[in-house]
Amino acid sequence: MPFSEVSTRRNVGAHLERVPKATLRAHIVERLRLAILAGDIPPGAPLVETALSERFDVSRGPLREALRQLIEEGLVVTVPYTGTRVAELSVEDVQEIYSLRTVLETFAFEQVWPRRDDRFRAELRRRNEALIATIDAGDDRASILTELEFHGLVYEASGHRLLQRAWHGLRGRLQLYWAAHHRAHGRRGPKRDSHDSYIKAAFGTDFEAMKAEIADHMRRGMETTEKFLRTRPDLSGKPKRRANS
Amino acid sequence: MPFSEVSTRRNVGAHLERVPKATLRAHIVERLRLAILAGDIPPGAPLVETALSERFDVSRGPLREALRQLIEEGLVVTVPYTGTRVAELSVEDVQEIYSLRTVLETFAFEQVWPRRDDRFRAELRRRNEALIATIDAGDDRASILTELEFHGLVYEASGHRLLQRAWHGLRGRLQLYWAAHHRAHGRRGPKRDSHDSYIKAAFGTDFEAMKAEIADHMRRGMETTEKFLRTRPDLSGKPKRRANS
DNA sequence: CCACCTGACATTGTCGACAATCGACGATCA
DNA sequence: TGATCGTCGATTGTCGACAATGTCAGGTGG
Repeated sequence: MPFSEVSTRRNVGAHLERVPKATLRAHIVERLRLAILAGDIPPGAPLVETALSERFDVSRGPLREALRQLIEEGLVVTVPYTGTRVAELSVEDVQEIYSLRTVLETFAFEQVWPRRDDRFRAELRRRNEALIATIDAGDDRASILTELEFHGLVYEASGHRLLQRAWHGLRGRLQLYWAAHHRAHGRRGPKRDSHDSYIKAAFGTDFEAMKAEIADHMRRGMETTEKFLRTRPDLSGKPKRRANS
Repeated sequence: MPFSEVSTRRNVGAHLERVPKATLRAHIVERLRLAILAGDIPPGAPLVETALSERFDVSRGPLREALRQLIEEGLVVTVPYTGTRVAELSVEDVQEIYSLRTVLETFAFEQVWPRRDDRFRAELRRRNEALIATIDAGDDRASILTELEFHGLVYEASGHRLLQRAWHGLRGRLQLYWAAHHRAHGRRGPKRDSHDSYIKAAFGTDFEAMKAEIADHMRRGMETTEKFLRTRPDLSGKPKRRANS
């Protein structure tokens, strides 16, 4: 049994950087996810396997597996024997994203807070400056990504892998939404000073103030979101069919 | 384009119950997940595609897609071109599960609490009685499932789909752990009175008390878990290779 | 004009075979 | 003896063809 229960082999090449050969599937997942999150393939658009397999120049096998993964990430929905589409977010979905995100981000801060981690704080400042630079450059799409990277730092610093995993799920859905927002409204990235009080609280000593700041930040995001989605009744309240097991 | 953007078709059979034909993939996912969660295939055991496809009498195509889904659920890990195994939980993993679960379950209660939902409370009592009945019957394996169903009620009642999704992810990993626990230690299901104070708090009016009760419940679970896992150093601290994208 | 039936077609689901890669064992040489 | 290299088998990755299913358009009868 070559794929033995416990490997006894000497790890001869361990000092070398392990560069596992990339699989087509992994490549497709990245490219397809990017295309969806960038808005190249908008929410609700059909994802026909044969068309995609031709577009990415692979057979349907790896492509289907890539789709499975994106389904699990919530970026794609499918109905057996019928079709696959880019997921659409309803108002309720976005409300859920922000409410859950409030809880998770508060928890993440709770993990980082007692450590008084200076490297974390420095990096937080650095990312905020990077965000401001991107906003000043006028690149809305990049601003959204930089904004999410800013918030992502807290989850990274928490060292909580399951929490990071949950954040990634939320982040993907948020990108999906912001991409649609951007396409519909044009320039509407985050504001230049939107994190000033957030940062201030993060450097303070009052954890309750930090909690309030997170909640407020989320509330603002949710309000913007709802205002946008209510102008598009086609995206709200639709009971989307989720058929994967 | 038959798979049109917006269907204009009259929904002729809408009054009939839609029973979409089950796919093999969905069937395999269920069976394989059950086999893993029940402990029939223990953590760390190799999942060879050809062997499984023969066992379940399907080709490797649907089987691989099923595996992808279980990978995304965190029940299975894989290394490209090398092999697939049932996931193993380290002490750190279990700590993360319980800490995150504390946060999520508190949040879930926060959603249900203001509603003073009598149906919810009645169902909570009912499930607790079901749990006690299962414990009295001496069926440890069923007790674990019933215990998880008891806690699952809060997530269901919250009406928060994203939260329920997160709970399912945690629940799967918990089942994975408890199955291993059961296999190693035998009879060790939940105690008969383990939810008495939990229920009491849920019927009270003091939300802080409820929060404390949840935290305490999780703390007890985590302690039991750690005690068990520390007797099995083979399961702890191992940096498991997670290779999916 | 509306409800229903029927057939064709688009799309996804499944299969079997072949290719690529990895890990283990044994041969070889210092 | 010990390390290095080549070879081989096991396993996963990929492909193309065929089958199953759902949807839509048109026709038919009331």
